[in-house]
Amino acid sequence: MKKKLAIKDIAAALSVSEASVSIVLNGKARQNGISVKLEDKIMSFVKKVGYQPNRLAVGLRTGKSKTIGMIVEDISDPFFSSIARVVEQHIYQYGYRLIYGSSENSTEIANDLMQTFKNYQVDGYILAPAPGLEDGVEDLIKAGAPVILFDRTLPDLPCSTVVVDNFRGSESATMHLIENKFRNIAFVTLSSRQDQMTERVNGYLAALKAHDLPAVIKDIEYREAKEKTVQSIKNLLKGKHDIDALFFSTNYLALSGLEAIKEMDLVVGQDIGVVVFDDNNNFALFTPAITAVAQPIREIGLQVSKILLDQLQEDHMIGSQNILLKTKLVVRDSSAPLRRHS
Amino acid sequence: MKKKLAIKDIAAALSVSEASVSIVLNGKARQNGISVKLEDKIMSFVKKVGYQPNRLAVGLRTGKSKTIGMIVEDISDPFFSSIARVVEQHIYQYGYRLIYGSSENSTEIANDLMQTFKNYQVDGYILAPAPGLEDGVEDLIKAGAPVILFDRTLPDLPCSTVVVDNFRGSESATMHLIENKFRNIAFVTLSSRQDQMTERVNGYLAALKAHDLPAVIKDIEYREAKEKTVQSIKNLLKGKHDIDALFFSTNYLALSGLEAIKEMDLVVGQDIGVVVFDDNNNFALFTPAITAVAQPIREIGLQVSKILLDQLQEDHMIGSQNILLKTKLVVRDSSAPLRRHS
DNA sequence: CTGAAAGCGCTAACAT
DNA sequence: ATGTTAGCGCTTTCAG
Repeated sequence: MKKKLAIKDIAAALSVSEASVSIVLNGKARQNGISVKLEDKIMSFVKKVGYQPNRLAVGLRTGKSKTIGMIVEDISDPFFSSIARVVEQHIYQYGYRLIYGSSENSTEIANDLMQTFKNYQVDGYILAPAPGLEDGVEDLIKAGAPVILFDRTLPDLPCSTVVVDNFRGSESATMHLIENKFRNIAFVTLSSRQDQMTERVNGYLAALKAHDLPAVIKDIEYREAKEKTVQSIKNLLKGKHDIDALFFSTNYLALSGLEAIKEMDLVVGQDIGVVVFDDNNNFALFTPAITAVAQPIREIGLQVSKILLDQLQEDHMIGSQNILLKTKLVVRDSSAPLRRHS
Repeated sequence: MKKKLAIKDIAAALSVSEASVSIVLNGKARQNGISVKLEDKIMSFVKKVGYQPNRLAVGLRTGKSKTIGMIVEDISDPFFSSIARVVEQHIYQYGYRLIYGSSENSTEIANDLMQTFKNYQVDGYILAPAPGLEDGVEDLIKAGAPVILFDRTLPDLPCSTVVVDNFRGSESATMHLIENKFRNIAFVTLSSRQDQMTERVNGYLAALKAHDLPAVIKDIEYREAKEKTVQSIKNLLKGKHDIDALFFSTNYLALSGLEAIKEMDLVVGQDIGVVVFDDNNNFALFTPAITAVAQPIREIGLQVSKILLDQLQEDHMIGSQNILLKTKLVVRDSSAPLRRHS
């Protein structure tokens, strides 16, 4: 077993003090008046033997772990994993690593994760906050920790946020359906209303109201079995509302919805229109291709990283930034005016 | 700013020694002869003030960071993020946290990640190894670190692995196409042949050979622009081979292929058959639904976690385990015998 | 310009 | 049954 070498080993090997090695390693040779000669000697030796400092010891000593904690709802959801990917790439160059957890939208798991991150002395937090995380986040902010909320916010907290304009995104998608002559548009969403979902509902309602059209909102339990969701949507479709279009508030809800439509032998584009909030790599390949409200994933990840890095650099608290990003309605075939079979 | 309390604070508050607190905290009261009374006193106080040990200090002292390092190819790929999710959930209950990185299949990034993990003193490694990681992994194994390879292996290393039977999965999918009367089946794969891809190619070739059918292999550059891939596949289809079925070796290659097919106004099921290695949530909803070789994602994650946890418990090296999991051919409409337009 | 020494928060061997 | 102490590997005064 290769023994791991420590600063004292390299100091001993070169007959210099540990302190000099540490100073050189941290690029503070200049300000501490270390000779260029010694610096070179140390650096080349370090490189030769491939020494790397123990991050745990550095962290313990400096109080900086160079680690960022990220809480997503579910890392296997492409929306979150894609953002995680962008953040990872971006902060990596600055020497930060990502440690993450999936909250499943549970207050308990999320708080537990927060506690864990604290114990790991993470330097910053990137959170898609589960409900009930207000207190935890408030404590962090009071403690001066960099915290960025994304995807959804927590009301009344002086905290940086990066979110999309859910209201307008939803409103414009609904208007688009209305323009294409849909008149009975149902909105399929989650029963647990977090703020991003509330905004999506409100956008939908606003558009309908402006045109004096009836609203039908179908609430689905978070994480209920897929078959159950499919059944609920079938019931909705069979119901008295004579629905001609379905607007899904999330990507995975749409997957269940499309299945329900298929099982009922309805045809998207002929019998019913479909729009989905949150785009997906595959939607362009569906038949018909699915119209979606696309979120600027890359931009979200970039902004989150940028603000975090900013806050990490600042010694004194800087005002929090609140970024609102535009969504983009990607019109495909599923929302075209119906061509009904005779 | 709430000051973080340390063991000495709670020892002082209770007028006991730090050692007693530490012992109790680690559940070693019994074996160290601490009175139940003192134990209760300490525990209830700790709970009351919400004390949690600093993981960095614990890690430095014990040499165990309670952190697992995971390298995937790309965390935004659902295959990898789904496995990460399963692993995360499973090891979480045992007090381990996951820290991960995406290698993009680059030797350099992967090695860098490995180095980082080492510096963080991770207790174990879960790797979908990029090419060129042999030496790094060998060093780890020599050092006695728990290492599990998944999705692909590294030849000749005495290391635990969890992979699927790529050969048989590929072979049976090809046979299925042959049974359905396809005669000119092209295999679209990546030019960089890692072992899992080699096996998939071989399975395809074996099936064709058994039926004396011609093979056509189309290599695509890893991570080339999607448009370029689409164009390559269009060229393949326009070529002289008179191809009647496409077998894609990965999920995302299929997405490009389907786009190519669409752009050429060909119809899957009428003009061409399609099968994909690695299933996808959405394939059932495509029109026609796409036949795929499904990998047991959950099982992969579970096995990886189980073996890792095993190795983490063992003090002395235990023999490495090599798990080969079966794939499952999910037959849908895209591979049905062609019903050609007249 | 360089080295000695303290200490981050914790655990474990050793005393009492 | 409980307390004392050394030290994990590093950084950072401060004295030479």
